[in-house]
Amino acid sequence: MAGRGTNELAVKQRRLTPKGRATRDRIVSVAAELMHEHGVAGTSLGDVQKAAGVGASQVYHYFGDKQSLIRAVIAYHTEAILGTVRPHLGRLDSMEALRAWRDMLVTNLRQRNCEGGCPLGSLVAGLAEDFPECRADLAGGFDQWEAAVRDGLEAMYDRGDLRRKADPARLAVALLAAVEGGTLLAQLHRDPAPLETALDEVLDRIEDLRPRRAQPRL
Amino acid sequence: MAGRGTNELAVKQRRLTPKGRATRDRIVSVAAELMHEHGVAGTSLGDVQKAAGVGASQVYHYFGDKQSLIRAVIAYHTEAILGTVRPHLGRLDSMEALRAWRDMLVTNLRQRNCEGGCPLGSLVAGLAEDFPECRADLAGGFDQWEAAVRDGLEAMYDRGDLRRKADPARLAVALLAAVEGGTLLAQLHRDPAPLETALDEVLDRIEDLRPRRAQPRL
DNA sequence: AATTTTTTGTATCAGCCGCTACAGTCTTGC
DNA sequence: GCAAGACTGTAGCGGCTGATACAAAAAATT
Repeated sequence: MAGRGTNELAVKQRRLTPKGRATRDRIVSVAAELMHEHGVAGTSLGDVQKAAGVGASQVYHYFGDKQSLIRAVIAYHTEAILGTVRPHLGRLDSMEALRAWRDMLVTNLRQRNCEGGCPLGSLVAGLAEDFPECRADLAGGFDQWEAAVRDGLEAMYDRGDLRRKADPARLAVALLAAVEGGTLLAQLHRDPAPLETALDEVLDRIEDLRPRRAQPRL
Repeated sequence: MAGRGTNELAVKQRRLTPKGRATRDRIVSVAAELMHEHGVAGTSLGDVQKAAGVGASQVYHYFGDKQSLIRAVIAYHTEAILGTVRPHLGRLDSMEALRAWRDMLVTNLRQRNCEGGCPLGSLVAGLAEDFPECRADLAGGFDQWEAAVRDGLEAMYDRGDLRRKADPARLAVALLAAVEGGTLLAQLHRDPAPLETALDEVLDRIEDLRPRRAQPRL
């Protein structure tokens, strides 16, 4: 075990200077945007190089190959989404917060003219079958996303805002599926309406799962 | 207008011999399978040629370019899905039929080890932004799918199986989104459970929208 | 100031891709 | 049977892609 000193993760820099980190970050964010707009397969490293204003050697200096860059992009988008699902104040632990979250998702999509779809979801089809490691990364990102949504629903459940028969874990999966499916249909039709409808129907179901009478004050 | 007689749809054959049609169909079905498994970008025309046992010239004889082949593949998958949504007997106009439809979707996905996702949905991300005509084709396919589902729900509504406040059109969109989102999550996790959950939650909502008392016999 | 390391630019390669040209074979219609 | 046209095989082209080699510039470490 102590012998293989030379091959420890080829591309791992011992240290990055501030300038180096800035360049690396710029490559990732530019690649993330391009891949969101044109898909992974539709984004060549040459495109990334031009858009980021770097040479070919930079990309291979900071990332060993295209797959490593893709994984960095997945991490970038995952971080962006998680930073979005936990808004500044609290979590998704009330109907108001859930409705506000819905509005934000719809607004975001509309601002993009429904192009690109979900930054994470639109990468799934192109990567899942031929890049197992990327699929695992994406699955991990969605797991965190789902957990964040589930936490809010469980908080509502524990607080008595949902009936006993409600299952926060299942509702979280249904919500996430509505986001992805609704976004896909919205991207197709260039119209946010399907996303609104899909989310509202699940949210209405959650609302119907509130206790029949307002829960008594403690 | 009468002068341009030569360029009328370059690849349109005056007639296809039985052999020619067989070859053409083989190319489409092979391409459909490959693109479902590896995505559009991950399927080269060379792959299609090898798998179908044809030369390069055949593909360009029956389809002018790759985009035309892709559009034929979209039509192929659309047909397959529509043939699935209207099962032999009736339509999706009862809870039993809806639950059976759900089971079929889950079974289909499981038989494929959750690989490839939805034959139509998995093409969206890779084509929507860079191939407008393909996006339109996909949108058309989804419209027909949605209409088939909506027809069933409207039949239930008209029959009095759903309360007045229920909206079949919105429920159809929510169902389709659950199919697509659930399939995407299932593909990611290599587990049909998310599809089951997403569909069941929407179906439970539909079931909750039945009249409070069983509707009176006519 | 010297030296090591990080960062960047340029030039280039081998391979695959979509696509075409062209010649040959088989089938159809008369 | 015999032209016309539908079908098929091979060979190859230009362009792009991911990836590499190599050396110079910039920065950090000593």
